[in-house]
Amino acid sequence: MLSAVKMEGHEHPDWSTGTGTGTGGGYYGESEVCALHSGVNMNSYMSAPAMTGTGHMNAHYVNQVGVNHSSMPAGGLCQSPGAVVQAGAGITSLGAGLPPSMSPISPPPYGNMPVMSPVYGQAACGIRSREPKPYRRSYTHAKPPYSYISLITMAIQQSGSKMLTLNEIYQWIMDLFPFYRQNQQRWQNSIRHSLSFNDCFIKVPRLPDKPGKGSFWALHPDSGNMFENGCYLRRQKRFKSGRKPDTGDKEAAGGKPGSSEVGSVSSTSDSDSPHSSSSPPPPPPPPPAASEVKAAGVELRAHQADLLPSSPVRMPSPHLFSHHHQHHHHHALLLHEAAHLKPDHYPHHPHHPHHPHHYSFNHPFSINNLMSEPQLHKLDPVVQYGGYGCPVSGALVAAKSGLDPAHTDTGYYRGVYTRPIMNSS
DNA sequence: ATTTGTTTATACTAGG
DNA sequence: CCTAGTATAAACAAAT
Repeated sequence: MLSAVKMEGHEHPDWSTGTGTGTGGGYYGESEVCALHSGVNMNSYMSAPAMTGTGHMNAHYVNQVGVNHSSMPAGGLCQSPGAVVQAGAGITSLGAGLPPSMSPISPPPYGNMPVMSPVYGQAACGIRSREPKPYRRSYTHAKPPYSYISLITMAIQQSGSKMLTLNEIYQWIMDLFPFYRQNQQRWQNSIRHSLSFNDCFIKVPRLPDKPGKGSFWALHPDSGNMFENGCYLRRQKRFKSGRKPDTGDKEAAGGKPGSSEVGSVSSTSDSDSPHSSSSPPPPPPPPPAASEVKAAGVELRAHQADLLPSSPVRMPSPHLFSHHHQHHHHHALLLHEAAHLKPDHYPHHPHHPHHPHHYSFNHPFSINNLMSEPQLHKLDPVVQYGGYGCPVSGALVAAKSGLDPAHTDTGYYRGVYTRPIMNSS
């Protein structure tokens, strides 16, 4: 049990692999320190029963994301302070399971903020508590229990526009998870790989107006709830566009050809794709494949404009609003459309044929929970967290109430683990 | 030159 | 054991 959390077991305990950017520095220890001073986040979810010796991520991870929000990406968090708070709150729908983790994350617009991670580097503390004190098990930088795919998905979903540039994805991750402030080259390469390799991510071209590097990345409309089942570490099935959605641009475009064959998972297509394939929805079909995407891209500009600036674009989570459109945003349509993803493919619980949202069950870590509503309004932050029996909640709450976006994070795992869901049986 | 994207290859883990 | 999903590394191409 428990192994759940770590999927990459092989990773070396120490990151310094040197590969890259060096960065090299110590890792864990430093962070801890930080945590210390921050004090707030000490919670951690404890879950790792078994924390593997190696303890990479499983351990309790406390994300102090915002730790130094002050210095943080100012842009993001600061800009919408309120947002931050709300985020947490937003989740209400689910019951709050909201893993604190994301709550804070609402920073939408990560534009390009300087990525400095002040605190981090400062390992100045020098204290490395190698010994976990009873109370403080803050492995601040413990690796979050989410797979890269999950992280990317979360990042995208939490953005107002539902699409982010590569760099924004990087930033989001780093802002939220201190762990990723290190060895950037390593994980960023993986992120890029994930984006390209997985059909669930589609590239949306940038408009001419907005120059910049790279395209925007969005979620394939039908990939939607890959993690709804609650498993962030590993999806049950990889989303395969199977090129159905659109004309298959993706592949055609040279995007990810090979991948398609991956497993020929029939699940998605045949059994699942409920609507996608068969339902000939309205005009803007979900499957925005490349071509669509492009179109979308075009439209995007609208969004882009909005988004970037952290405009009010607040769209509820995709699933949430899936059917009815919201009033605002005339712009982001395509994507949302895309968004109207439905959750069904993966898991075996095909019930809810039509109800898009809601998986039959919601897992605390379910992405839904995590980001149910990114930036909506509402702030009742504090509240709900305790849901899952997280010991931590108190802290969180406090934090949140205090408005520290930064600290709100608390640990992700509170006992819950990621993949259990299905295996449980 | 650096960043962004693709692709290939390898290793490891979870599950069947 | 085999398959699938993921993590990483690396070589390269393409775009800025």
